Amino acid sequence: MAHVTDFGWELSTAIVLFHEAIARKLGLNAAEHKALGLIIRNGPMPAGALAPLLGVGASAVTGIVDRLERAGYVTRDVDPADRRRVLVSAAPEKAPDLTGIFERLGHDMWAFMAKYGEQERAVIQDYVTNTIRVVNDQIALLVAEEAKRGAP
Amino acid sequence: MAHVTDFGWELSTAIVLFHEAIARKLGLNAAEHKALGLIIRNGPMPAGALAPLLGVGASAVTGIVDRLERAGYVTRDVDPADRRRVLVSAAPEKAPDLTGIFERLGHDMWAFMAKYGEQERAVIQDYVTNTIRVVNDQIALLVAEEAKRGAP
DNA sequence: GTGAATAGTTTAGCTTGGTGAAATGATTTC
DNA sequence: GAAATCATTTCACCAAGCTAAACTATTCAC
Repeated sequence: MAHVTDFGWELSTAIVLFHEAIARKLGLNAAEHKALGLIIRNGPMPAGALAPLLGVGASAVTGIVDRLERAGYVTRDVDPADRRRVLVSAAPEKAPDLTGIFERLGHDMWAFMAKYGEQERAVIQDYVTNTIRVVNDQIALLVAEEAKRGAP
Repeated sequence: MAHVTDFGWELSTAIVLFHEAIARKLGLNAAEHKALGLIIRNGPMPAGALAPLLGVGASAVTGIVDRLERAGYVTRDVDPADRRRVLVSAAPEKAPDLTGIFERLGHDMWAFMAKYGEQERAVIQDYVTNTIRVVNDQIALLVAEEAKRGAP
C-alpha cells in the first residue's frame, strides 16, 4: 500500500502545482481562480451564489468579479428573469494560450491512454472513480467538522 | 477521451479541494501549507532554501516559519555544521487529528484497491505514473514560459 | 587575522484583499 | 401603488503578508 499512497501523494502534489501554475499564467489569485473554475463548471451563476462557495462576504464578490471581468475572463449580464440579479458567465474565447496547454495535456494523455485495451481502461476508470469518491468523502467529513465547530 | 479528461478534471478538483480543506483544518494559509509540505517531503531544510521554492523573498520566510513554529508544526534548530544556518524540521507529533484523516483515506483506498489483481494494479500504477509525468511536463513548460517572460 | 561573502532576522512601508454598513435599483407583497 | 424585501454595489476602514534594505552573526579566502 505504500506504493499506492506514495503515487497518490506525488500525483496530488503535481495537480496542485499545475493548478497554481495555471492561475499564475492567468494572472489570478486563489479566490479569482476558484471563482472562475466554479463559473466554468456550473455555467452562468448569480454573483451572490459565489459568496458562500468562495467563503467570502457578498461585497467581496463584487471585487473578485470586477477583476475577472476586467481581465476578460467573464461577463456580467443582468438576469432577464430577475433583473436584480447579475449573472456571471465565462467568456471562454478570452482564455489566453490555455487552449494550447490543455491541448498538449490532452494529447499527451491520449498518447499513453491509446495503448490500453478496453478492459484496462475499465480498470483505470474504476480506480479513478473510486479515488474521487474516497477523496470527496474525506472532504465532506472535514467540512462537516468545520461546520460543527463553526456553529455548535 | 472525453471520459478520461472529465474524470481527470473531477479528480483534480477533488484533490485541490482536499488540500484546501486540510490547510483550513491546520489553520494554515497557502504559503504556510506549501512550506510545511516541502519540509515534510524533503526533510529538514535551511530556511533560505524555502524562499525560491515558495516564490517569496527570504524575509518572508521568517514570518512563515514563525507562524508554523508558533503553531507547533515545525522546529527551528541551528545547523551545527554551519551556525549561520537554521534548519527547519517538521514536528510530526504536533500535527493534530490529521492522522485520523489520512488513516481513513488510506483505509478507504485500501478497501477498493484490495479487489484488484496484480495485473490490474500494474495497469493502475502505469496510468498514475504516466499521468504524473504528463502533468509535470506541463508544469515545466509553464514555469519555463514564466522564466522567459520574467527575464528575457 | 582581516575583509568579503553568506544566512537569517528585523524593521518600515506598502499593496492586496477582505469586512460591514449604508446606498441603489429591482421585485414582490399586501 | 406603497412598503417591505432582495441582489448587488459602494465606501471607509482594517489586517495580513509581502518587499527592500539595514543589521547581526558566522564562515571562508587569502
